[in-house]
Amino acid sequence: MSQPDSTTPSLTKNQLLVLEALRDAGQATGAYQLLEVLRDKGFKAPLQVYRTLNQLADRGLVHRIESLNAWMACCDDHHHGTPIFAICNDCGNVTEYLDHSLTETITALPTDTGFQPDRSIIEIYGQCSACVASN
Amino acid sequence: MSQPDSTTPSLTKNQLLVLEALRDAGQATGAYQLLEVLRDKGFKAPLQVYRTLNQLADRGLVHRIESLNAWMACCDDHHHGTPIFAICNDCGNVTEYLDHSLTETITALPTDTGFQPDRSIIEIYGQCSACVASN
DNA sequence: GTTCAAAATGTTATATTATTACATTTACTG
DNA sequence: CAGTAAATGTAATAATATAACATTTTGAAC
Repeated sequence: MSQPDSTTPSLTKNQLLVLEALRDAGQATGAYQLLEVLRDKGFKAPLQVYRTLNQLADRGLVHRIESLNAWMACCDDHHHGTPIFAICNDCGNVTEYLDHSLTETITALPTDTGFQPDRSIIEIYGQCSACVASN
Repeated sequence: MSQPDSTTPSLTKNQLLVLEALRDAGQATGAYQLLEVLRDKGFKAPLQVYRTLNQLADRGLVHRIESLNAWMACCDDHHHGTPIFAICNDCGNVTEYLDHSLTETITALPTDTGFQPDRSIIEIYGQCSACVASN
């Protein structure tokens, strides 16, 4: 079990289950929603989900969307930079972007004041192209 | 009551109380913390606080810090742009910045994909200058 | 392979944050 | 001053997250 694999080495059973559930969802998903999905696989308590999500987030395999209290599989399998999320006001769809130069611009800002940035949270609300089109 | 005032016209009694409590706190503060402070003034239930915070946020007088589940008085009395928060990992201090050009850069990003940005959330974690100094 | 320590897991209970529902009062408009 | 929208009061409950503690699994060192 937990066979090493080029993209996600040595994930535990629970980690694989949660990651798969999130990828299947294909969208930002709440911890309790994941719990419901994973009951079939033997999950019984919220903490099982939260613990595993935090482990996966530490590895950069999933991200927490702070403003939604939800979680999403990373678009990029193995990324530790700052993800940027675009969230549609109408359909709720969340899209992850990775933009290195923007990340640098943002974290550079408070540096002027002596603040040493570490990680940042960027969540942009608006209307996705599909919802703009269907107006 | 609720006398018009050049900076904060026609705030209701509850709005004035919550805004004052937040300004007194001088920091990001949770809704239930505010409730405790405001019990003296007659507040009895969480909803009184949440409702008022949302009213004030609609006016741009307070901001919600998503990653902290907390609220802060706006640094600028009457601003509707995108606030940027720098949050210290060590002391918890939160500082608000307003940077118009950065806001434009950020919201411009997903536009390439047809996404129409509306508002955005930017929260930067790191070490504040005071905590860097006292290392 | 046995021992040890670290990490992961299972489980119950509980803490924290936020909203629904509905009755009442206040404030503004015509 | 009647009518309506906004704000308020209050109780109950929903949704999200963690503490505490026992047990098991994993991986490295010997």
